[in-house]
Amino acid sequence: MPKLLTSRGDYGILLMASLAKDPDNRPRSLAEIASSCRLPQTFLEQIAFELRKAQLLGAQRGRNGGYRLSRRPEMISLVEILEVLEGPIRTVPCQDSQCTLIACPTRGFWEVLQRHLHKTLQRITLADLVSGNPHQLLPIAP
Amino acid sequence: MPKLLTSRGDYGILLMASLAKDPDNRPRSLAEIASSCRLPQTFLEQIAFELRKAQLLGAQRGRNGGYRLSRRPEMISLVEILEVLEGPIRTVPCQDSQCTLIACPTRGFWEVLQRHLHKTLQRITLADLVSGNPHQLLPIAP
DNA sequence: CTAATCATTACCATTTTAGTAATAATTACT
DNA sequence: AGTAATTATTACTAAAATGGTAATGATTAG
Repeated sequence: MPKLLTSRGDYGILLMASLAKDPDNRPRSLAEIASSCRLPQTFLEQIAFELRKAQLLGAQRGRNGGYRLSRRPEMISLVEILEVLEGPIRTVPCQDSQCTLIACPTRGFWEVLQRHLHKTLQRITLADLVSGNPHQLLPIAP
Repeated sequence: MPKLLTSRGDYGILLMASLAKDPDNRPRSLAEIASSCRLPQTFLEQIAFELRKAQLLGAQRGRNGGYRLSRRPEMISLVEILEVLEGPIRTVPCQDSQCTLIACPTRGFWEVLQRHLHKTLQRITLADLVSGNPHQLLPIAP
């Protein structure tokens, strides 16, 4: 089965969560983060660039520059990060309700699942992630 | 965002649901199904072949042959079909719990989401699909 | 015997993914 | 002023996944 999360989103969340850990929200360089999270730096640069264009990150160039969060971690949801890096949340290949693709009897099912997924990812914020107990926010209790 | 469902799974579900509609469960040829569902026949042949190898379908070769369900529709869940055609249900790129990939603070979240998805897809059967009211089985009421 | 049907493998074009590389622009520090 | 650190931006690429097609073989009903 195709996966929901690719490395772009994965790395992006790691980057954002890493920044969210600093309560002072001072700019941190990608070199440092890439090294500490063991991520490929040039790839991370592309990701950070997109997150900044989407105004989830602010950047400071030059010496002692870096990236920082544009908002407080409580105000940044997972769905925002993922939609920037991976496009719209979707379970099915095609959104067009006219499209003959997507097994007709299950279309409604996939659509509701998609909305459910979107809501869940919207509810979880960076603050939840760094707080260390994201389990309380899961879609259904284990 | 990458999608959960690709055309293989999509077509496979259509094929199975189409077969499930016949209460007598007589063999039906792929030529007929591909034509009525407007699917590419040779591609559907590959899909049916895999479903037969997985013993979800039985085949009868030669004139008047075709495929039929191996079990009653109530006994075939969506997750079985999808796992045959798209591999294991997963939300993340890597299952290895040692892997440094997968944003660490969200790992638990993705894993629970994955189990939830698996359970949901397990609960829904072909019989539910052809009954025409699959909405009652959705993960969360709309 | 022959047409219909599944069985099996090989192949292929396009898209997506996961990066690398190169270069430019900006800024802090000396 | 010079230079090293840092983001900005675009171009490129190798590998894998996706969505098929093509070719050929095996089986069976009529």
